[in-house]
Amino acid sequence: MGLDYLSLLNPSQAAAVMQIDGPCMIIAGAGSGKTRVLTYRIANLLEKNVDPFNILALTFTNKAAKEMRARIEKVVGPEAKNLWMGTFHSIFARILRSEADKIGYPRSFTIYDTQDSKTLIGQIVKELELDDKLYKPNLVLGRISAAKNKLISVQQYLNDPVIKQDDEAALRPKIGVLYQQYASRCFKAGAMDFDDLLYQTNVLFKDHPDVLNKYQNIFKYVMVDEYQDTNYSQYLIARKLAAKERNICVVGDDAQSIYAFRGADIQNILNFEKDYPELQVFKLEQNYRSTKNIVWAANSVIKNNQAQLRKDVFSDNEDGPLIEVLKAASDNEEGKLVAQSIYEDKMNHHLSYDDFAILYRTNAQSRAMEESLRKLNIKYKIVGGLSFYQRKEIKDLVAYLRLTVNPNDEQALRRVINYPKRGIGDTTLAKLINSAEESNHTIWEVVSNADKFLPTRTANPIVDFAEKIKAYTAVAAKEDAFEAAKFIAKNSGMIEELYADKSIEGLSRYENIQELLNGVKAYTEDPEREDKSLGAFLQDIALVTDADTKDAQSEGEQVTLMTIHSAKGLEFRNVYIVGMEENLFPSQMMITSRADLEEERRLFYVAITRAEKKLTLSYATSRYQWGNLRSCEKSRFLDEIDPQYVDFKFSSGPAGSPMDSAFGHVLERRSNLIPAAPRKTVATKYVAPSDFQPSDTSNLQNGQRVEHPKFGFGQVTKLENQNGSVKAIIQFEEVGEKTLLLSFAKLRIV
DNA sequence: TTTTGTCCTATTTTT
DNA sequence: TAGGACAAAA
Repeated sequence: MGLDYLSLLNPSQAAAVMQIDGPCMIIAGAGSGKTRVLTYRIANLLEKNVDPFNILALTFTNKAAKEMRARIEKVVGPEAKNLWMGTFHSIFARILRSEADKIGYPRSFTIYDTQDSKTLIGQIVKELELDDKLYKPNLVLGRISAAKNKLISVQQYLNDPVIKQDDEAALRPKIGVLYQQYASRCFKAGAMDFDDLLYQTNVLFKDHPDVLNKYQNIFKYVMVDEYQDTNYSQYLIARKLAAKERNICVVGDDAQSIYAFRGADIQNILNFEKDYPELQVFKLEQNYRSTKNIVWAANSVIKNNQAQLRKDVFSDNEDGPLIEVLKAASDNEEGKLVAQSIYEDKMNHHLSYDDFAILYRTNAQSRAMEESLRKLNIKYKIVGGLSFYQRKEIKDLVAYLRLTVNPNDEQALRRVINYPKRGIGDTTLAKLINSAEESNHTIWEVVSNADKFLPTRTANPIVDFAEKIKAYTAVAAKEDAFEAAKFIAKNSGMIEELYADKSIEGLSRYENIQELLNGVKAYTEDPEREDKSLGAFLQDIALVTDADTKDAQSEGEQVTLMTIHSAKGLEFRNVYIVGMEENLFPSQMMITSRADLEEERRLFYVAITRAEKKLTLSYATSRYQWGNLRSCEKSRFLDEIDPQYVDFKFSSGPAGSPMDSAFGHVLERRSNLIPAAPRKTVATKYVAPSDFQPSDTSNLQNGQRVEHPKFGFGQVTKLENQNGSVKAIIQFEEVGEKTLLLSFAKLRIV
């Protein structure tokens, strides 16, 4: 053994690694080997005979956790598996699961994703007959989330005069009531949203000192990565856990705090010293990642911020090329220039497409980039966007699984109670909800006893549905997650339904379901997994995001496209930051206050420092925004970079070079070459003859030719008898295939 | 009850 | 532009 790895560290890194007892803060500049320090620090603890079960390391993303665990494993071996390592959300979800009964939640509580939360809020707004223009789910959820992150309870929210004033000033006095309703509905459904995972952990620790004590004894060493991004709720959890041993080590960079909008409080890092006067501080200032030019440029940008800890990031690497700025006439041109530049750079320097990343402020910007990359046959992958678990069919099946584990899960119930179709429409559902509220039962209680609340005719399908779910629950109690999921997918009729759809999308939906089942299988087959139940699986996937899943399926070399936020913690040889325009970056919504603008600037700083060798910035002078062309100004951030590090060769220098107009002209010419979008051809519309008389279709036969007053002539390809009503699938000559209900459709047999 | 078509609005970032 | 919400037709 021995500390041979000390030779791999610079003096300040080594000092941070050797520190063991007592509070410690590591201010780690971008690219300063933060992960390396954390890795060796934990390795060092293990070497000093600290039990891995006593170490808690909290990270911001699952990916970071996974990576760090892998790196530690390389140094210390399989013992690394026993570390408590994960995101705040996943670690405390796990703890809440085992302590759920103490705070009145079921052990298999559901984790509502953001969509569930928004839908629920929308429903409540409707039920309370509030103005849905005023009480937009996004906004309301934002308020509630902010409150929870500051540990403001419903009661406190309702009683706080300042909050009341704020909401009234915003003409939204009912937010408190919505918070109350929302919280109570979640609780009744046995559901927690993302914020609850932290909020309820705080509740648990506050109301149950014995539980807190237990975890204080387990987590003798607490480490928090990306500390600048923690919110008050997380801060308090960390502080409470470390209160006994005071062995807390936080790592962060105030210059990279980019999640204030989500409640992250930069004060947590700035005030850490007040909580722990005996604190030891280590500063990691040498950047190993980037060239001098990139580091200097980044420093010159961040200098414009007022609120920050003093720190001088420097690089001993080569100077490297200057930062290049591309100017384009439109967003499409911008895409073209970037794609060309990538192609040329790859060829000239024998690089792999994996070396390139395109970063943007908003997801919407990816479209133009994608198109251009496709035209040059450049493979790419998008990180973020719609994740696997957000796809319709996946959510449907997951809803069944959720309902199986927790029948009170209201959002899951609403999702699948009529999917596949079983004749339970909105009206019936509304009645169910009504009955539930009037009789003070949960919706599930009403559903499973539907015959007591509704006339038998409408109750029948509901009772059947409830029986199904009960059967699933029984299966899930006996079998592991895979067996249960397989059974449910088949028995619910989902597999059949999707298999019957032979369209391309239908096929991919079917495959997605298979993929999910494969995922469940992999989960249950993991030999190190202790809890293989469906409930455990569901709580696991609720916290998995796209950034975590996509990586595994990346095949071959490809350019990475993502938002700057998701790029945090990553690095690429060549980085393109696109859309450097006012109102886009910095975002329009962030330029009204100094604090917001500084956060945008930190975001820019993060983007710049992702680059190792070469950084290219681009902007367009016009851009399509919700359908129409807008002209844009270049971003103020471009002017904040010290010009000595920038090469404006494709653009006007500060003084305005002749290149500018020439280049602009060329682009304009090129744009003119793009043909105007073809006008939509108006289909020759069929007009029914004035003497149209529908025939009696009760004896309609397969293959018969019919006329429809709107769709024209067609041929019957299929007849389906579905509990009394006959559906006809007719191939029309002009409008294609239609499914018509014979009792409604006016058809003439010809 | 279900399907289709039209209108309307959203575009900041994510565990 | 695109997807979602809602009204109207089937």
